[in-house]
Formats: sequence, C-alpha cells, structure tokens
Amino acid sequence: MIDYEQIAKSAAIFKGLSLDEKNDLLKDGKIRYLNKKEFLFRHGDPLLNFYIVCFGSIQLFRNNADGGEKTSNILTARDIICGEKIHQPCGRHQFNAVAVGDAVVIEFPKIWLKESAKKYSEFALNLVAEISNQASMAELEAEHQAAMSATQLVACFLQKLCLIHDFDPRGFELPYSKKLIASRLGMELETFSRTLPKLKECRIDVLGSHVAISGSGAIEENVCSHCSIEEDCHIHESFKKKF
Amino acid sequence: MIDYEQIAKSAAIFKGLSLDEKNDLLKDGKIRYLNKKEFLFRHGDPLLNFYIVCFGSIQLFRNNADGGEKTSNILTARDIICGEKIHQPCGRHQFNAVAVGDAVVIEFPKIWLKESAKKYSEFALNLVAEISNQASMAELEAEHQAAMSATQLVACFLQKLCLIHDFDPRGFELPYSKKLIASRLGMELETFSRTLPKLKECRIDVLGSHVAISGSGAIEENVCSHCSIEEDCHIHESFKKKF
DNA sequence: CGACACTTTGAAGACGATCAACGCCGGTGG
DNA sequence: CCACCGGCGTTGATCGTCTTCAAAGTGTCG
Repeated sequence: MIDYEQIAKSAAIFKGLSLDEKNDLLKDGKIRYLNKKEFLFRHGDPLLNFYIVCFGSIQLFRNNADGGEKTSNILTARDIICGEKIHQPCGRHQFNAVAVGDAVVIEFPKIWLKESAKKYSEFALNLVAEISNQASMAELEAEHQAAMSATQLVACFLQKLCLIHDFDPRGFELPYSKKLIASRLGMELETFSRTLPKLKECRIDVLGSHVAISGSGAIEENVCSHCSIEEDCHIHESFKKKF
Repeated sequence: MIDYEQIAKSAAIFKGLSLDEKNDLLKDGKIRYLNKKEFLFRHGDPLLNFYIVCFGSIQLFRNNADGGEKTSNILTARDIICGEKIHQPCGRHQFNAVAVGDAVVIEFPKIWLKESAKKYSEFALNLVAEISNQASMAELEAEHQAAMSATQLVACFLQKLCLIHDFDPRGFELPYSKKLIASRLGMELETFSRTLPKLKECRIDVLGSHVAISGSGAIEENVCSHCSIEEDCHIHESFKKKF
C-alpha cells in the first residue's frame, strides 16, 4: 500500500513547514482514486476544490471550437491543480481534468487554500512561488510554440521527458500515447508522426514507442526546461540551428 | 503636476488596504521618470526591483534568436512589473523593459514585496490574485495564438484596445506603432499590414493609424478579454465564423 | 535636402493542417 | 475461433496561411 499522503507532503507547496504543520494541513484533504479516463472535473463544472496529484498523470485540456482538444498540461505526482484559482470566490472550471491512467489525488475544499495561506505565511509564499513559476512556464512555452518548429518542439519535449521522469536516455518507452503528446505540443498527430524520422538528425531514434537519445551530454545542454530559470538561453541556439 | 503616487494607490495590488497602510507601503518607493525608448532594465540585468507603472506604456520583450524581438506585453498605468519574481532570491531579468513613450514608474527594492506580503496578508492575497490573473491571461493568450488566424487576432486586439483605453469606437488613433502591435500579436509587420483591409468585412476600418469600429454593440460581444473570467466561450464562436 | 524609420504591396517559399487511405492491434460478440 | 469494429498510428497529396525577401511609398527630423 502506497502512502499517498507521504507523497503529498513532499510537494513544493509544503516546503519549509514542519511535519506537524503538514499534518495539520493535510487533515482536511480527502484522497480520491481515479480510474483510467475518469474525469476529475469538466469544463463548466463549479470550481470547488484544490488538488494535489499523488500518483499517475492528470491531463488538463480544453475543447477546441472545431471538436479537437488542446492539452494545456499533463500533471504528475506532487503537482497542484487549481492553485491559481485561490482568489476566485466562486466560478466554473475553464478546462477539463481527466486521469490518463489510474491516478490518485488529494482533494481540498477551496477555502482551505486561503485559510492555509493566512495560517502559515510560509505556505502563502510557497503558493505564490508555485503560481508564478507556473506563469513563467506558460509564458516561456508560448514563446517556444511561436519560435520553434514542430521538430524542435518534439525534440525538446522528449529530452525534457527524459529528465523529468528520470528515464535512461539510451532507451525508454513513451509514457503517454502519441496522440496525447501531439495534443500537448499543440500539433496534429500527423505532424507529430512526421517529425519522428527527422529527429534522427539530432540523434534521437524513435521506433514505435521506444525512444533512444544518443550523445548523452547533449541532453542537459539542449533541453529547454532549464532555460526558464537562470540561463540566458531561452531558446538554445546551437540546438535551433540543427533544423 | 500629476500625483503619481495617487495613481499607484489605485492599483489592484493595494485593494482593500486603508490609506494609512497604502502610505506606509508607498514610502519605500522611488519615482522614476523614463524618457521615450529608455530602458527600465534589460535582459540579463540583475533582478533587483519591483515596479508599478504610473504613466505611459512599458514594453516587455525578448530578443529572438534571429534578431527580431517578441513583445510579451505592453503595460500601462497601475500595472505591476516583476511581481511574479517575488520568490526568486536573486537572479537576472528574463526580458527587456523599455518605455514606449515618456513614462513614469515607482520602483521598490525586491525585499519590499516579500516584507509587504508578510506585513499585510491582504496585500499578499492581492499579489497572488494579480499573479494568477497574469498566468491565466498568458495561458488564454497562448491558446488564442494557436487557434485564431492573424486577422482574428488583430480584430480582437483592436476591440480590446478600445475597451481598455476607453476610446470612442467610432474613431480613434492607434496608441502604438504598427510595428509594436504586430510584435505584441506575435506576427510580422507585413502580416499585420495585410490583415487591415480584411477587417472591413467585420466593420473595422483602418486608415493609417485611424481606426473606426462600426456596429457598436458588437464590441462587447466579440472581444475576447471577457472570456477568460467566467464565460464558457474562450473563443467566441460567432466571431470566429466571420473569417 | 537627405537620412532614416515606418508602412504598404508583391511574389515566392516553407510549414503545418486537413483529407484520405491503409496497416496494426485489442476487444467484443457471434 | 473468427469476423468485425474502433482507436491508434503512419504515409501520401493537397491546400491555406504566414514568413521571408524585395521594392517602393510615406513620413518626420536634423
């Protein structure tokens, strides 16, 4: 039996709090087990709760005007959902949240967020940090979307994937369907599919759902994620040149 | 002589605070007068301050790899700059900030933000609200960028412009150069220029820098900004159909 | 007057979306 | 066990949109 609360406690939002404080905060949470493809909430549902992901992956997406769906993010353990909604007294969800595979989240009533922020100023600052990080990431990603080609985006995504999930670059399996990844990257499945052969030029081989990234050192250098923090290179020059 | 502090006091970030509290907070601020095209800070500069815009417009932008520049936002009176950086103990600016025309801002040392948030919990919540709004806006905009054509984006922008600056829709002058607007919308100047004639189809006439939006009622309905808050329509259907 | 930034317009090209056909696989039901 | 179906993924062909390059017109300011 996995201790889901234990995982939640290591979320960035509780950083710097004592164990007692964490326990105090978590006592208001309710563990929810989601089956594959089960919705956590839908676009238009009343906005009542705040969530911390403990296990599995949660896809956040919106329905396009033309039937398709655009995935804005795929969240995993220790990520938070709806933290940025703290100030909205009421309202409705702006997007859908669905479990990709089986998943577990802890659910808190929305007031909990505001009360916790008032009770522990450390928590409030953590929340601000999380939200602002989220904002920076969104902005950075928008920029990348605009500035990089589909091929670059895919290469970047695969490298980030490898880092985040701590996969072995020399060979790993895609954790999500290609359809989902394409949607996450804001492109059509066909476009995504067509980029894969091109990736060989930068030593990324994809066969089916198996990925191998050669030139080990290249990963840390090229991946875009680190750019957002301190570095000058928000789009890695040498990486861009390859396409 | 304009009372710039007075303008700053009406910023959303001070909402709900008493006059005494506002004065207490503002006493640490330093008024800075910027000439046209003067930089407030540059990409790479050490991240030291927080700013509130009191007068004029501040362009936030980044240099593309290929020499061009992408404007991420154009801020006006009562907007804040670098609020989302509160949690970064140190670091460098990720973008440039330059005065479009003459402008005035109030500058606060970065610690001021954190201390103020600790001193007045109301201020902390306002800050969270501002940042999360910013994040929502960025996300919404990214979605629009991806889903709408250049023509739609321009039409949307002009209508928002009209609302925000409280212009008379029947006739007003563009407050920024077309180059800046194009950059703000993430498109080339040529593309922007070419969309203008097309706008006549939806009753927006642009001649030089003069804009006239006919069909008065249409503005409130079509403009995209309101979508982000409560509405179901994140991309206005009837509006989209027109192009 | 000349330099320069801004804007418009034309023509060519690149890129991704769309439509369509097909292969693959897992599940369902006869 | 097999036939059928639906979801997924690949590949080809075509199309529309935006970018890019180029040239020329407009405006302002020294």
